[in-house]
Order: sequence, then structure tokens, then C-alpha cells
Amino acid sequence: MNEIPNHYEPKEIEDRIYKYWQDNQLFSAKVNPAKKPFCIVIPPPNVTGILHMGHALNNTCQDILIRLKRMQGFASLWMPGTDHAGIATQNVVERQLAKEGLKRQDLGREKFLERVWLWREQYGLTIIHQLKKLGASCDWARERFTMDGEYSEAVKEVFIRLYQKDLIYRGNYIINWCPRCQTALSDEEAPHREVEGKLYYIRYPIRETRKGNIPDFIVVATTRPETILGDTAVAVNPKDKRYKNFIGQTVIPPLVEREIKIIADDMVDMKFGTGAVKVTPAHDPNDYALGKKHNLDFINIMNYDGTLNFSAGEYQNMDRFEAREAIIEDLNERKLFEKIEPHKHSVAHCYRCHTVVEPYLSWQWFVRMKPLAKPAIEAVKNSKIKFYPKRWTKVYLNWMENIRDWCISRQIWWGHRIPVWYCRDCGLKSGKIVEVKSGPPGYTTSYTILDPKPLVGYIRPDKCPDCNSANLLQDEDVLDTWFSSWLWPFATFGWPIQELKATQRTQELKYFYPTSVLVTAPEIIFFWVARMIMAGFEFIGKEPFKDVYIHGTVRDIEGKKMSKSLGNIIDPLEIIAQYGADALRFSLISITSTGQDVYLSEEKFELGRNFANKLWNASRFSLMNLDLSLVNIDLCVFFEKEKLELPERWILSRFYSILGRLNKALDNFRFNQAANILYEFIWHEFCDWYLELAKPILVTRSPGYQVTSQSKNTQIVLYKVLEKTLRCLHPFMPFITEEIWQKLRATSYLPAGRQASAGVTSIMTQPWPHIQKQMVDKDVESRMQLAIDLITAIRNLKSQVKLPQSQNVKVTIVVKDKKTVRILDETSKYISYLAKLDNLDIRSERPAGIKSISSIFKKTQVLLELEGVIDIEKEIEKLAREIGAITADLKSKESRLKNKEFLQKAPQEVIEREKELVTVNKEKLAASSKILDELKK
RNA sequence: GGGCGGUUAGCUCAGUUGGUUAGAGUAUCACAUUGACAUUGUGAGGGUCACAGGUUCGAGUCCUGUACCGCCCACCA
Repeated sequence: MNEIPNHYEPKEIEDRIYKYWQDNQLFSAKVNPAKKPFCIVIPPPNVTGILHMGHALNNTCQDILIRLKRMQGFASLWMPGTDHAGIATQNVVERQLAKEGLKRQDLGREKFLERVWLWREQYGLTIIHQLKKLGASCDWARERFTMDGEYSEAVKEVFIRLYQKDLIYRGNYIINWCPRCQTALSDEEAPHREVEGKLYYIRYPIRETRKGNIPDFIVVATTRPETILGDTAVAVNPKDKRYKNFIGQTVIPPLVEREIKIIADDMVDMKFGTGAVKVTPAHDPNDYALGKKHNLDFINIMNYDGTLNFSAGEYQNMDRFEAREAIIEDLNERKLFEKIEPHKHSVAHCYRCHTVVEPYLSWQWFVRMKPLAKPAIEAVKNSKIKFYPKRWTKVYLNWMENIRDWCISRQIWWGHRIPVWYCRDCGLKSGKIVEVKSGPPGYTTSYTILDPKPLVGYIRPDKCPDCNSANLLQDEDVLDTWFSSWLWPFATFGWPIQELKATQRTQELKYFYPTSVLVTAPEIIFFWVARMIMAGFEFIGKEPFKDVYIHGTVRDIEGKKMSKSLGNIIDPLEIIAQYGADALRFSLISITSTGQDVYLSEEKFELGRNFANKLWNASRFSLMNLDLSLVNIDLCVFFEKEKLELPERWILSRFYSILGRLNKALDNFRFNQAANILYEFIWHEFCDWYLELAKPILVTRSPGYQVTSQSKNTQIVLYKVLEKTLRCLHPFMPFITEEIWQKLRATSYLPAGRQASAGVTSIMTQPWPHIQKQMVDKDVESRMQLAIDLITAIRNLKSQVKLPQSQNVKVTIVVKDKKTVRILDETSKYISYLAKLDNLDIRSERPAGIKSISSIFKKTQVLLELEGVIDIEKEIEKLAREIGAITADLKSKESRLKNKEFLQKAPQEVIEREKELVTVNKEKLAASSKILDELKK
């Protein structure tokens, strides 16, 4: 086994192992009535996506669960796929076109879509390859794409069903418009960001003055002066005494040939600005409401691209921000500009291109959300669906209970086209379809359709039911990407086609739905999680998943979100190349506390790398010293644990102790805790103590080597613990555990007959270790712990006198307690070996006249005898300090034990422990004082 | 304006029903080194658990308030 390299080299191993898993279809999950299902649907990454640390964390969590459940005997399915990401993907392809000097309109819709599909074929699977690098054990045969033919049928089906239930409608409302992407956005797609804006105070001249005490203008405050051009009223609060006489007056908005009224409405906040507000119903949601209420005109002043339109008069074709500047200048000239104030406020931005979003009045399709939200609220309230950590429940419910209708139409080309047709003949004739040229000359005509009476269907209708015309026009818009992703947990199983074909697909949906856990980031709760829950109840009648695990956001070391524009990205693939996928996974998981954001820097991956290397070398050591023909799991003879030596019984007990804690942590999605339990066990128990104790038994050349009849047991126990530990670690570090396990498994040692029947073997398909309570022995653990503590105490003493640890010394342990003496008899050989002692003397009294330094540990006193080396003065000083500390501690404990309330109210075991400590401390104190006296002589 | 999270060692963070002397990783220092591993080993130093009150026999942990940092939501003209 000397050919095993003494450093773990992930590069050579990972690709080979991943191929082995795939070649043997180990990720595949099938309906199996004998097993319970466990299913996770992947949050489908965008086809434009490249793997970032957020993905790495997200998918590592999922892979841990999937691999764990697979080992635990579930039919464990991880459903993979990608999202077509309408706006994002269209933007990417448009940028590509721009390099060729083209716009999408130059190609036309069909050709453009061909280009997008081509792009998808070329680059769209990048992220899938990257997930494989990470070790994701998805059932790749099932990979889905939200634009797949089958999936698109599901989207259409859903649209039609909702339309038929009157849960989808078309209407002319103020929506969020991105002038750069030139499409409507949902509220969630237009997040608000705080900006340092300005508040402009502007004078609106009053047409006539009835009473002399009114000045000849009213001042309004606005952050968007360009919208003056669309003003159709000025509003004040009816309770506002300042403006009592203004109500009903006519004013002339600056720069506009128009007369508008001053109206009164409670909505106006008297404390803000001047208490008078300009009303632009076509460009502000509040003003829109006022406009409806007071029957105002709606004047749209803007083109799709954010330039001003013909309603803007001399400002036509100016960009909205240019126009703002120009207008302020002109107002200044006309003495209608009062003042300007800095004003912090939050402004909606496009979530794709970060352009400032414009509230824009337009015809769009909406989903009525209140009825859909009802069962989705119920399900979370009665814990049918649980959030981990719990606090997200409140966030979810708060959003759900205040849900607003969802704008689902997008004015882009890449996506599911809305399955709606209009009649061009009777529509145009009745003036309900208006043709508008929105772009520069030569561009495709776009249609503004005003008539909300569409023909909704699965396929294009032959003719118009009203006028029999075949001249039909399909709605130009496509659906919001999230209108397809919200169907992910069931559309990926072929819904609704499976309803028509009562095939295997139906069974699969029945078997795997509701899925088990959804693992995702908080940013996506509203976009996706909430909507999936609504869709699940609406279309399947059941929740889409039982648990929602929300992990934190990955940030850079300064707490900033990682993003390309900030240049603070740590590329997971580079980390994989440098440290290995296992190191990436383990590091990420260990430093991510449940639900807490992760602050990442590159050196944090050394944790995982070092750990992988440690495990590799511990295994290497084991493989060098194990007789695999003896210890192979299939040949393992039954052994009685009573016949084992203490270290063997100890490590077995420790393993089964941590297994319980590990299971509990995993059940509660405490991944970091689980990882730390394994790290601690492997490094600081298995390697630091057990392997060290096994050396003199296994390694002939080891200094303490002794032939013992126990060596066979040692081998078996070492093998067993290592093999089971590898299984426990496998979900976290799949590659290295498989590689070592295969070496350890050494199938060549299997008898010929067994080899053939064994078939494909992989740690992936091994059972998760079972709890064995009888192996946990707290008494064994405490006996071994005493030895460990004494060894540490001796090493500490050596360090105090600056002796190398390898220096053999004489030690006396003074102990009166008979039970402890017995334990020491059992463990003295381990203590002598690991603490490197020439001689270990166990006595009941401190030998008179020896010069030594000492350490007092519980009831035992450890003396290190070093003729001539001892610095008596220093030792006296140290003892005096110790005596002071013990005395103080004793004092507080004794007073606590005198406190009646403490004795009455504290649990018995706490009181016992305190009493015990008082006795121990008293003995310590006595011993220390005695030594002090002796030394002083 | 509302909600949520954070504040613990120089740094990054654990700490699950309140109970011995508050832990890890990392950095620092000392010592070690030829057979598992320098991606190592053995030790050491380093903390008023943000602050102020309160509940309790007992508070890093529970309650109230304050400060600072961060995030989310809201029709902040």
C-alpha cells in the first residue's frame, strides 16, 4: 500500500469517481413500493447561470440530504433542471447580437428565438457541468428545462385553467416598467433601493384669485419634475387649513398648456413637503388611485424606452432624466422654481439590469392572488409546511396576507407565449386593437390591444367566433419566467400529460409528490417558494413540499453580496481546482451556521483541504497496517466487546455516541453542527488518540511495539470504525470517502463467489450506520478520559520546564481513591506510552523529599520528577497563585451550598455536582498547601 | 414606518429546553520532527459574552430598553 500518495490529490480522483457513479446509474431513483420516497427538486438555476458560491452552498445542502436519505434506504430522488430565465437570457443573447451590430428587431421574433435556442445549446448546460464537478448526485436522466415541450404544455394548461376560473385577467394598470429591458415587471422583480434623491419645490400658478389673501401660486414638492407634463390635478388634504380656500381652484401646471383642478383627498400627507401634491395618474401608483377616485385624466408622457412622447411637447424624445434637468432649468427661468432639498428615498430598480423602474400605465395580464393565497396560508399556519429556521414563517405569512395581484405578462420574446388570440378584423374595426409603431422606422409593428376579450386556448383557433375571420393575432407577450417555475415540483413529473396517459408518470407524481424538502435562499421566498405552494394547492390539491430549509446568503469577507460588478467573487470552480470539491463542500458547510449569512474568504477553504488530507493520511496509515484479508467486512468475526481492550471499547463507544448526535443534527438541518461533530471525532478522537494508541500494536517498528493477542481485535475495530465513519462522512465529502472506501473494501479479498454477486459496490449505496446503544459505555469513556487528561497534564508539565515532549521522564501520580487506582492500573501502559515515561509510579502519598513540579487534576496529583531542573521559586509562585484561585472558587461554592433557596430549588444533580466539586477542591487545596510547605523548607 | 438578524478571544464564528472553570478554526508564541499527515504534532497566552436595567438560588442563554452593523418589506409625492 506504499503507493498511496502522502497527500490527498483530489484532481486525479474526482472526475474518475463521478464517472463511475454515473456509469453505474447510482443517482437514478425509481418508484419502489418497498421503500419510502424522498425527493428534492433542485431550484433550477438559470440557463445563463455560472456556478457561484450561493449555488455551491445550496446544492451541497441538497446533496447531503439526498445522499443521506439514499443511504438510509429511501428512494431518494434529486430532480435536476434549468430555468429559461426570460429576461436574463434574452439580455445575454441581445448583448451577443449587439456585438454584431444587430438588435433583436432586426432578426424578427422567429429568427431571434432560433438564436436563443442556439445559445442555449452552446452555453446553457454550463451550470449543469459545474454542478457535476461539485459532486451533485442528481438523477440526470430526468433533467428538465422550463421551456421543454412537455413543460410548456403545463404552463399553458395552468394559464387556461386560471383564466377559466377568472383568476387571470387583463387590465390597464400602473405596473413597473423597465425602460432598458422594455418590459413590465412584477413587484418582486422591482426591488426598492435607497437613493440620495432630491425634492424639488415648484410653483403652480393659480388661474384666478377669488380672494385677495391667496397667493397667485401653490407650491408642490416632487422628486420627479418631468412628470409635471402628465399632471392632471393638484391635491391637498381637506383638513389642511392652509389650503382651505384653494380647493376647487384651477391651476396651470408649469410648462404645460392645460388647466387642472386642486382637489381634496385624505391620502395627502399634510406634513410632507408643502402639503400640496401634484397628481400624475399615468405615472404613479398613488396618483393612479387618486385619478380613478376623482375621475381625472390619464396622460401617458413616456415611450417604452424611457424617452418622453408627443404629450411632452417640446421635451419629446428627450430621455426622462435629461428632461428632468431641462425642466428644472426652464422652471428657473420662468421663476416657477422655488427650491431644492436633498431627499433620501427608495426607488424601484429592475432586478435584471438595475435601471430605475418607471411606474407605467399599460395593458397587462394579471393573476388574482388572494384566492390562491388562502390554502397556502393555511398550510403554513397548521404546519403542513414548516420553515427552517422558523423565523421565515413570519416573513412568508406577512407577504401572503398582504399579497397583491401578479403581473405576469412580459414584453419580451424569450418565454412561454401567452396562449391568447385576438381577431384583427373585428378588433381593428371596433378600434379595440390599435397598431402602434414603437421603434425606429422599419421595426416590427407592435400591437396595443385594448380589448380585453381574448380567445384563450391550447392552440390557435381557426377563426373568430364573432366575425368568422381567420385573421387572428396571437398576444405578443410572453409569461413571467416565474409563471413557469412555480409549477416545478409537479410539472417536472410530466403534469398534466400524465393525466391523459395513465402511465408510469402518474405513479411517479403520486409517489414523489409532495416532495420532501425544498432548499433555497431567502431572496427567493416570494418569487418562488410562496408561489410554488400556491400552485401546489391549486393544481394538485396538496402542498409541494413538507419542509423548507432556508440557508443564508454567501457574502464576501466584508459582508457584501458577491457579484461580478463588485469583483469580489470567489469562484467555486477555482476552489475545486485548487482544493477539491470535498474541501469546498466541507468548508462551506462547516462555516455556515443555520440560516446565518456566510462571510467568505479564500483561506477558509483550507479548513476543508486540511481535513481531507488528515482523513486521507489516517486512512493511508490504516491501509498500511491492516491485513485486509483479516478485517474485510464480510469476514469479520463476531467479537465480544468485553474481550476488547480499553482503547477499542472507547473508540467504539465514542463512535456510537457521536452517531446519535450526528443523526439529530441532520434531522434538524444543522449541517454545520453535523460537519463539526465529524471533524472533531475524526481528527481529535480517532486520529489523535485511537490511532496513536493502536500504533504500538499494529506497527512493528513503533517504539512501543509489543506482540499482543489483541492485535486482531485492534485491526477489526480500527477497520470497522474507519469504515463506518467514512459512511457518515460520505454525504459531506463524497469523493474522498468513496476513494478510500474502495481501497478499504478491497474487493479482491472477497471470495470469488462473493465478488461476482457483489456487483457494483459503492459507498453511496451502503446503509447509513445504525445506532447501537449497547456499544455506548459511559464508564469506559470516563476511564479513558482520565488517562487522556493525565497524559495532557504530564505533557503540560514538560512544556512548563521546556522539555521536548519526546524526552522520557519519571512521573509519580499520587492518588488515594481506590477506584482511581484500579483505573490507573488498567491505563498506566497507555499513559506511559503516550506521555513518554521512563517510569510511572502510582502512590497514595507524596514521596518525601523529592524535588518536583506538579499538577493537580481532580483528586489525583501528578508529579514530574526532574532532578536539578526544577525552579523552586517559580514553582512556589505558581502554587501560591493556584491556591488563591482555588480558595476563591471554594468560597463561592460553599456559600452557594449554604443558600437555602439554592438547595430547595436547584435540581439534585446540580447540587451533587457542586458538593463533589467542593470536596475535590478541598483536597486540591490541602495537597497544594502541603506541597507549598515542603517546597518552602 | 414595520419586521428580522447580528454584537462572544487579535480575526472568523459555534454555543438547541437557564446549571461545573464560556468553546472551535485561524493568527501569535514556545517546543518537536526520519514511517500516516509540516495541509503535521505537543503545549501556552488571549474573553467584563455590545451597554443598562429586570426575572431567577443561578443568565452568554429568558424579559424590557439603548447603541451600533446588516438584511427584508411598505402606495417615503
